[in-house]
Amino acid sequence: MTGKNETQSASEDSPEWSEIDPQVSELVNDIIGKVADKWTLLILEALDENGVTRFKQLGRFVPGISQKMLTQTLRQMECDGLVQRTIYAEVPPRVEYELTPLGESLGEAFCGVWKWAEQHHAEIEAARQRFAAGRGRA
Amino acid sequence: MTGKNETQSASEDSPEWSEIDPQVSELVNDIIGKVADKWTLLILEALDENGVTRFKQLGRFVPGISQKMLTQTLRQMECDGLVQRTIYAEVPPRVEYELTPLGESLGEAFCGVWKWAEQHHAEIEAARQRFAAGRGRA
DNA sequence: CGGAATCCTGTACGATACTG
DNA sequence: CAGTATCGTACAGGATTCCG
Repeated sequence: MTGKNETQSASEDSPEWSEIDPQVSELVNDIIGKVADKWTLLILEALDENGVTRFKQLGRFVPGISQKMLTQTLRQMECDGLVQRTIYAEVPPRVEYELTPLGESLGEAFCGVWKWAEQHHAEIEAARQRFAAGRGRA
Repeated sequence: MTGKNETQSASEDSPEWSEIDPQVSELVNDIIGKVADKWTLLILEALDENGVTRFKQLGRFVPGISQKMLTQTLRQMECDGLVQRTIYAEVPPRVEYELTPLGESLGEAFCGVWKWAEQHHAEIEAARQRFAAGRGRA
């Protein structure tokens, strides 16, 4: 149980992170690790663009994903509160997925990285070719 | 590969990103995939905080990383132009790593995600427990 | 000290088949 | 249609060892 109240330091909006709790760091890192997953990001984007989407259609929006990973990732995201899963007890069965506010906020947060990638991908490619050309380049 | 031209739906839901090349998307996604790696992020952060750092010391800054992954990740980052590697031909050999401007900009871009994780980790944990408690829970 | 090479294990992921 | 279960493979990544 999480009986422990985290010492929420009153949300001190310190611009510099002079003191970083190692525990929080680990937790944050864990979150990043899961959230930064390739499929998670793609699903997040697909869901963000298309809103409420059914399982199979979602699979179509994410090219190359297997049904296993789709289910698995979706599960994880649901577990973390990023998506909401709605089951309609009808036949044929229909299940719809949509982003929670938390999921949407994550999408926005990642927007910065996305933009960065778009802005700098040329530089990265250039760097790669420079690297491949010969790192011994004096 | 995957050179299929997907039906580009002319959705102008994003005024800023009216035109998104699927190829660019793939590339960006590839970049995200590499950049969002657990070790990459940790090294990025360590380097961002400590500036110029030597190989072994860098390993100390990243708890739990093996020498293999340190080298490997560092290589990748150097290849992508995120870090600069400086070798001093002296004995004992000394190699220093530091972020390139590109690497620093990435750090800033990821700052948003980092902040998101710090702000919402409590919600995530709550969601997890809610999920674990029983998803059948009405 | 920095790092490359080797070995070995856990597991992430895809393909397939089956259920409700 | 949505999802689970099983199996097989490919690869990530840790421990160890050797070289500059």
